[in-house]
Amino acid sequence: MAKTPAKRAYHHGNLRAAVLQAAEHALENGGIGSISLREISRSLNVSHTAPRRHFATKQALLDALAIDGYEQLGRMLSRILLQSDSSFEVRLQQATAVLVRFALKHPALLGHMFAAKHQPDASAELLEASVLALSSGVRLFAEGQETGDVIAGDPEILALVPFATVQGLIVVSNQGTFKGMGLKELVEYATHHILVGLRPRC
Amino acid sequence: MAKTPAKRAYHHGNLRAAVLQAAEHALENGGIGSISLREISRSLNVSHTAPRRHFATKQALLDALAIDGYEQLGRMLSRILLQSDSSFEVRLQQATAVLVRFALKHPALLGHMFAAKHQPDASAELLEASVLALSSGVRLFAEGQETGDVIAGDPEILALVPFATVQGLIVVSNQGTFKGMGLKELVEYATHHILVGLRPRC
DNA sequence: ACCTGAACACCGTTCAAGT
DNA sequence: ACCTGAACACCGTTCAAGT
Repeated sequence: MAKTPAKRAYHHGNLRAAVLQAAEHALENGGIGSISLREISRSLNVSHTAPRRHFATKQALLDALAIDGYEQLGRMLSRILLQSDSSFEVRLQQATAVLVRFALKHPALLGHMFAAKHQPDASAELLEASVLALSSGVRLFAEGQETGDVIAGDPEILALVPFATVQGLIVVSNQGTFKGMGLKELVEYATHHILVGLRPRC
Repeated sequence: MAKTPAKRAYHHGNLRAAVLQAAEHALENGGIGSISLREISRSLNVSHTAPRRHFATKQALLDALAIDGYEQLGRMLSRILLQSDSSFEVRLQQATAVLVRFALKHPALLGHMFAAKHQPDASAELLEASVLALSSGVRLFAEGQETGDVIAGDPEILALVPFATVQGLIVVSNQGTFKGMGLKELVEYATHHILVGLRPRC
């Protein structure tokens, strides 16, 4: 017995992760206003100043939450895009499907991720995380240009068009539906029409 | 002299409008977390419970702020779209230009407008305001179908595609720029490629 | 190093009371 | 009707102190 490593803290093996998880739970259930350091500390049976060691301020916790989200999304996107050897269209649809799945699972977190990036005083770490998350999507478009599926132009900007549309549809749709269409159908519909616009003209 | 109408309140001609204006100022400068009923009241030389007559709760103030934004945006859109007798393309570009101008002028308010609509317990009044704001855009697409500029389909869904893209570009771009391109150029670029996709095929 | 508890200034909301 | 001031429970942040 006596396996407890000395590295582990007093109450938790990883207070940082526990706080982040509790914060996301609060974010998804009651909005960003319902995130309270004191309430999270209470739910973890820890003094209300304990999280201070990991997050110097509440803003630092909110930033870490957004960065965590970008890293999660980026991992999912690159896993799909780098492993698959399917056609450009199929891979683009797989990528948008990943985005949609993430949006349906963590709607409030996704909203917070973008809002956080828009703060005038957003940290460099946060901006870097957001760019990295979409880097595999940019690579997809660069490859699409080589295979003749995408018109010429800066792939970073071209990739922005369908990504922005998906993000916009998520934002515009109400709770994942609009006029009876599910978000998945909406995105497929929009992606199809945009694809036609990005394909070299006949 | 003695012009002061009896209708006017004790301190303000219109406390409601003054509170809304102060709230938007706080929203744009310090984020949604910086909106404080007590601080707003202080800045208006009014007791901290005075706004309660106009906004029963802080959430009511936040909702009113979003509704106000939708009404403002809707007025600007319909003014452009109903008066102009230009071609479909020109009117679509005018409409997106209005959106971009609004986004650059009130970035935090626009973000709040969409976030508010996404709350699980969003009020019916708020949802109604958001639909009404975009109704003239839907009409534009219906007319575009009559003139052969837009493919067949539900105009309400078709109109969503460019609107969502513009909204997404606003969200995705950092402080109105991306890789040196201004938001206006980005939107024109994306609108052009989407337009090609929404035009009946050759 | 990591955590605690008291203290400080602030907040939203409620309520009895004033004009 | 519209506004006030005191009271309540809560919050984020700071700080000296414990192990």
